[in-house]
Amino acid sequence: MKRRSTASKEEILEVLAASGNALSHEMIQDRVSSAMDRATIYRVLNRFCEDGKVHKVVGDNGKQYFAMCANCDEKKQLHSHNHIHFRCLQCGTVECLKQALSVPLPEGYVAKVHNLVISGFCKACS
Amino acid sequence: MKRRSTASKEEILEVLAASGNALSHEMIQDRVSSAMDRATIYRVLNRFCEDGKVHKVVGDNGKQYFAMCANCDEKKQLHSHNHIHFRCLQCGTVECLKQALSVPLPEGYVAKVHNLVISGFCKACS
DNA sequence: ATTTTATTGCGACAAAGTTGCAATATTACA
DNA sequence: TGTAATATTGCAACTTTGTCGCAATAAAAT
Repeated sequence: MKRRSTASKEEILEVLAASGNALSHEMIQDRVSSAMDRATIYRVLNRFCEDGKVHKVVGDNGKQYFAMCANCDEKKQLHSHNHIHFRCLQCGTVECLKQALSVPLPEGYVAKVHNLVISGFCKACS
Repeated sequence: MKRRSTASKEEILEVLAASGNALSHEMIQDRVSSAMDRATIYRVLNRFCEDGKVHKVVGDNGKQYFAMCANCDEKKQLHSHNHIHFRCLQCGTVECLKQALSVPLPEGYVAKVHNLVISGFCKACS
């Protein structure tokens, strides 16, 4: 499946780049100029994930957030980005923290996806 | 609101204790003898969380898991249990790993909830 | 210009979790 | 022991999040 360049794709990518944070589907929809279908946004984002352009985190609120963070090695965004995320309970912002985390798993365990989220109050809201 | 002791409550608690792992609503429903309503299970579990008897983790699949783990200081189960969880992509088991994790947050950040989940293949499935 | 096929929008759908309300059961108290 | 107060349950309805099928559209290749 070759990828095609479309307006939707580029706009979503711009929004993610401009934000610098991890954004939910809803946040993206709000920041996009044109009306864009929910399904389309999810499909674009999932394609980005497959291509390693973006990574996904699931918050303790059960929602998916997508980020194109500078800290990530581009080729590692897909699965093994093991840095910590912070979600502010007040303003809703989800940011990628600089610190990575290497967890020594017990013998015989194989890690595929890291989903590390700490929720609380960010600098601006605390 | 005083709590009352009911059959549902006790049975759910037994299931959690017997398992030792973090269980989803569905897993609990399967292991409970009597037919129990979904809403009831969630309400019981949420009450346990409030009372600090149980803690909750949200997986990268967006589902909630509830655990009564031995490693936890009982009074800390509510919010600050900061240990890591492992979810097996094959068998679906979610376990509380022994290791806790103290993350030094940036200046001005306040942590309230730790939701740390690593997914992959457990010892039995890898 | 035409064909191929990736992408979009719409609608429908599934799953997870929550809530309101009436019925039930537990606890307290007379 | 009987009765009142109220916590808990079941049912149904509902919300939210995310996915999927299908027809229409648009990008790329020829």
